[in-house]
Parts: sequence; C-alpha cells; structure tokens
Amino acid sequence: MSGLPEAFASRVVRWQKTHGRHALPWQATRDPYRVWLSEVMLQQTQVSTVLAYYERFLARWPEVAALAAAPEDEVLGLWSGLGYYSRARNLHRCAQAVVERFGGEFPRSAAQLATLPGIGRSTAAAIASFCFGERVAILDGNVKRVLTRVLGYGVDLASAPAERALWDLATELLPRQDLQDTMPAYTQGLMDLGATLCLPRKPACLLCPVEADCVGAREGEPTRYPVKTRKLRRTAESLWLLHARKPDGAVWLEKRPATGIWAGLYCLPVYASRELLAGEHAHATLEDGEAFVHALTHKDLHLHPVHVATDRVARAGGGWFGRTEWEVLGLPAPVRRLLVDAG
DNA sequence: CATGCGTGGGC
DNA sequence: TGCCCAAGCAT
Repeated sequence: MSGLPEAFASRVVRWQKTHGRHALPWQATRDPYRVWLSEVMLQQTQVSTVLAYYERFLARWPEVAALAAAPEDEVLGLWSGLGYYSRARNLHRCAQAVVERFGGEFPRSAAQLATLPGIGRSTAAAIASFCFGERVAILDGNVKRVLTRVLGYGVDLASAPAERALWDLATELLPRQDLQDTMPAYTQGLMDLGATLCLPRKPACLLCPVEADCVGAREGEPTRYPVKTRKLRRTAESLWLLHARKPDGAVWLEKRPATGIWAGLYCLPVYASRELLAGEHAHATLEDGEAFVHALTHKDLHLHPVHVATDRVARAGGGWFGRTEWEVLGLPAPVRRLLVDAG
C-alpha cells in the first residue's frame, strides 16, 4: 500500500488541528455522556439543527442517571421536532442500560458501546475514538464521501459486501501512533473534511490537505463518488386528522403506537380516509380545514385536518390537553404547527 | 438485504 | 421546484 495510510492519517490530523472545527459545544469534552448525546442527535441530522436541542437536553439532564430517571414522555417532549423519534426512545433506554448494566459509567470500548440501544457501529466508534482514543473507524455519510473519493472507490455502497469492504479500508487508513492524541483529531478531521471541503456538489479540492492522495481529484471528477445506482422511489399517502376542540380550547390527543411513523408521540386521531373519520363522528358538525403536504424522505403525506367543536370524543386511549399541556408533549412537527396556527 | 423512520436546508 | 443530503440504526 505504498505508505499511503500513514501519510493520509497524519495529514488529516494536522489539518484538523489547524483548519477543522473546534467550537462545537460537544467538542470541548471527553465526557462520553455528552459525546454520546451529540452523536445520537447528529444521526442523519445537520449540526445547525442539533445545537439548540443539545443545549436543552444537557440543561435538563446534566448526566446519564438523570436522563435514565426521566419519564419517556418528557424525553420525547424535548426531542419533539428533531425527527427519527426512535432515536429518542433508544436514547432513554440506553441511559437506563448504562445505569443498570454498567453502574452509570459508559463502557470504554466500541464493541461494548455497540451493544447499547441506538448505538450502531459508527456511533460506537465515534464515542470510543473521541473519548477513549480507541483505534476504530467511523463511516457516516461525510466519511463515505471523503473515502470513496480519496480511494477512487467506484462500487455502489448499496451492496453490503461493498460497504463491508469500505469499512475495512477505513480501518486500514486509521492512525497507528499516539492514538490518545491522534484518534480524536482524525475522526473529527474526516467529518470536518466532508462537512466543509469535500462537499457533495462542489468539493473545494484546492484547499484539501489530501488532494495529493486523492484518486477522485486526480481523475478530475471527484463528484463521481460515491457511486449510487439505486434511485429513491417516492410515494404519497393521504391522512385525515381529527382536530377536536372543547369550548375551553383543550384538544383531543392520543399517544401513537410504539411502531411506525411518529411512534410514541402524541397526535391528533389519524384516519386513512374522510369516510372512516366521518363514520366515527356521525353526530358532529365537521368542518374541513385546508389540506397541506408534509414531506418525508420517502413519502409525501397529504394531511387533511377536520375540525369539530365538541366536548365528547368516543375513542379509547386519548385525552384532552390544554395548551400549556400539549406544548410540552412530543408532537409531530406538522401537528404542532397545526395546533399553533389554530391558536 | 431492503425497508422504514422526520425534519430542515441547499441549490 | 423537485431532488439530494445530513455525525445511521433497527428489523
């Protein structure tokens, strides 16, 4: 391998220390609780979105035992709006597992971390490398882009063998010396390269510390990587939302089932058709609100609010919530928006 | 191995 | 504007 690995790693480390990001609120610590909290929030979520949520969580639960002792509904309430809500429920379960299985201290190896709920291979490696200097590779979206370009790795990562091979290559490229110092900077450096220079559409190769190593740059078309042949197939679905309000302004909400969309959140009653909704409220005067589209990654949800003024909803498992009550619940973003707009 | 799972931002 | 993308994981 012509000595590429060592040169590559030290270039990334040196660049991170001088040109990488150092001011993010979860970077000034090796406390695994804070690093874990940030890593889970950052899964498929951009830094700018996470910042406010991270500060609120840390202020509310300064350590893992406090989070473990919280009610799940309160965790979902603070997570509300961040998306991918299974992360919040796994976060809570993980905190409880750290307390119960590990006496309140996060385990110090990536292998042990990966046994905890919501911590997969990449998140485990991020925590272990940042906090404990372990020599383990992360492979998130940013790093996949950086490494496939540097290596000229032209196999579609949708195939599992291709992704396994890239994990192996990522491991070979890791630093080999002075790991307590180099591993945190290397891990952060790959993320920073992907987030600030090695961009999806317009990579800034002239500023890149590993341009000399980069097959994609040498070929003249780094944006060819990563290769993606599979096309995203979008679908659409219509849902009707019963917006029942009492004269005092309270709203009828139900906790959603533990699986599927918005699992565990509080929500207006959801129906697959106008007829199903109307059939359940034959005696009430229904007023159709303005439908709107809520876009998910794979699906457009066409949401149809149906307003009804009543103080009786004949459904099991829900309840009336006044504004100060529903404001702090975990609500789907479009439902929160609808309730806020309705006053 | 493929799919489901949120939301917001960039171009 | 319709895509693509974002510090992925669980099933």
